[in-house]
Amino acid sequence: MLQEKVSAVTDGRMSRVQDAIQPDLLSQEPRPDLSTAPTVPSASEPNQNIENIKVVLHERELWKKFHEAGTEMIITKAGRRMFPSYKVKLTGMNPKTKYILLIDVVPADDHRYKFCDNKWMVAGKAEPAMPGRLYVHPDSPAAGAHWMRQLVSFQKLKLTNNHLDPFGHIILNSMHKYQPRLHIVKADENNAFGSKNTAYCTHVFHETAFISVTSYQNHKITQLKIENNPFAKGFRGSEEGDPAYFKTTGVSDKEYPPISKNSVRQRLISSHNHLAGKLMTGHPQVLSSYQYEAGLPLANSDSQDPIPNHFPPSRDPGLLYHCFKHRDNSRHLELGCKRPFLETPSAVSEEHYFRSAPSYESSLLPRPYHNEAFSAREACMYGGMEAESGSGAGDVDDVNHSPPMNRGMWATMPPYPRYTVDGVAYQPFAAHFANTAAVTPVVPHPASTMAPRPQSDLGVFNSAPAQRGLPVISPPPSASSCAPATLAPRDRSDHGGPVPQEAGVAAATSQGFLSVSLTGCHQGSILPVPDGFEQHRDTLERQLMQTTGGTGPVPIKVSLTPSSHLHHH
DNA sequence: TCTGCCACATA
DNA sequence: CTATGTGGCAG
Repeated sequence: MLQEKVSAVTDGRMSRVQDAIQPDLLSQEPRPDLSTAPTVPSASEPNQNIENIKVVLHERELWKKFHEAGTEMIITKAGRRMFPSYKVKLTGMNPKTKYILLIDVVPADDHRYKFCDNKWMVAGKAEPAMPGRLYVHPDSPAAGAHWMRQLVSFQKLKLTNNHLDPFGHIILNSMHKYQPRLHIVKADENNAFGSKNTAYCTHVFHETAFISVTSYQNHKITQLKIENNPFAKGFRGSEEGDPAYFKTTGVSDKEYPPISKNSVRQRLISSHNHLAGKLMTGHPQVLSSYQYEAGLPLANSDSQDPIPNHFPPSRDPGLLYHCFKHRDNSRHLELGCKRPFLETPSAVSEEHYFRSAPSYESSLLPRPYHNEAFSAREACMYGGMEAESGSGAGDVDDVNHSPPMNRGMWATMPPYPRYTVDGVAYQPFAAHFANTAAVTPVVPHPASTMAPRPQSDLGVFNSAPAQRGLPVISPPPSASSCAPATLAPRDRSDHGGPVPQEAGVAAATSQGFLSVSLTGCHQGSILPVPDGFEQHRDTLERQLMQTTGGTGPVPIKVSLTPSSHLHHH
């Protein structure tokens, strides 16, 4: 039953300030040094608990530039990658322990936005949260040594606005603000799920928050993308600094107004990141498993700069770290793995894919979408076999650790409340391929599935005042917090599910836990986690069974390299 | 608002 | 070469 929890974890560990900001962020070339060893002598250190893992956001400077302007990420029906890409450098892991790394993208608040007058404004209440999906890094599970060896890239993660997306991409609503989160789940064989020490940590970099759009709203963001994303080179002006005219493709050949020039310039100017590093205010705290912290509004001072959009530099972005140790309560399913993939009628998938704005309810139902028709390409998504290459960038990665907290995100926006995400359930998504890990939600709290404000029960971790009265606990300033895995009191108390078997992992999400059972290995993919697990449990189990297919452990990943991006070719 | 197509880019 | 990631623009 329970064991101790890691409670309090948060000490300052990640709270250090980091500020070293280099003026030139643009520099992006890959460099070799990424793989440098972790700081110090820690090698010998006994503390290799999950809560001691340090996560540094790669290209934080670039993220900050976007953040200051109000990051926007395009979402399309087919799925669009994020830019900047989410890449991190890890240290402090036990080299021999296996971990699963995954990302989820949760609502940052419960507003709907509109871009008016060159600014983002709140335009109503958010749509019900979409069922959440998880993107599991293709190399998962892998030993700590593997993850620490080089940058870990999540660049293949794709965002979609298709509520019925059959590919396993992360589904989002347009014009809403989101916060990506990284979860590190211990997957050692010895920590099988039901065993006692399964633990996970959640890290949140505020500067990675963004507003989803179907087409860019803020011109400044467009320019930043063009200037920094290698795939958008075709839109860059011919020369560097000068004529910032952009090529136009296709049909009309027009040139762009000088405005772009200004933007560019400004961008350069923005070097004013001030670091004031300071703040570390926060100590991470422990939360119940459901809490989540979202970004807050910063002071809004609005800036008045030549460019309207310019946002006051936010303070440092913080990193939120959340960790749990979890023990038995989780339930877990066994997978029987046998088939390589599910056989859902393809028709279903197509239907989903093509249908337009579906209600997402259907997605709540655990239903395997897979159809064999998926091409290898999709397979890769799940399978994650491809190596990722680094796109962009590159600069060296940041070296420092823990970011201080920050809360401000887009100043121009109205304050955000810290929104609890609990209501969002993870959408069960059957992976098409067996090799993916199966995720089982483990404790789900009866969260409402979509509830806009579900927080009812959980405490929220937030930092800012909650707007709506969300229960908030304190907001940790930055970075990280850990929580005991044990579930919060209210969590589901009863779950006791089956026990795990192989490597089980639990990841916490806003809603609750996810238990990931990996049989063998799985490759990157997006896994759904259901929300009211209890309610859907049977279905999920079935789904998982199918998903993992049966035959046992899946072959190990084919290509690994999470970091292929590191190497420069 | 969103989608499909385009030229141009990476890999 | 192929496959695929970009933003612009027309619709």
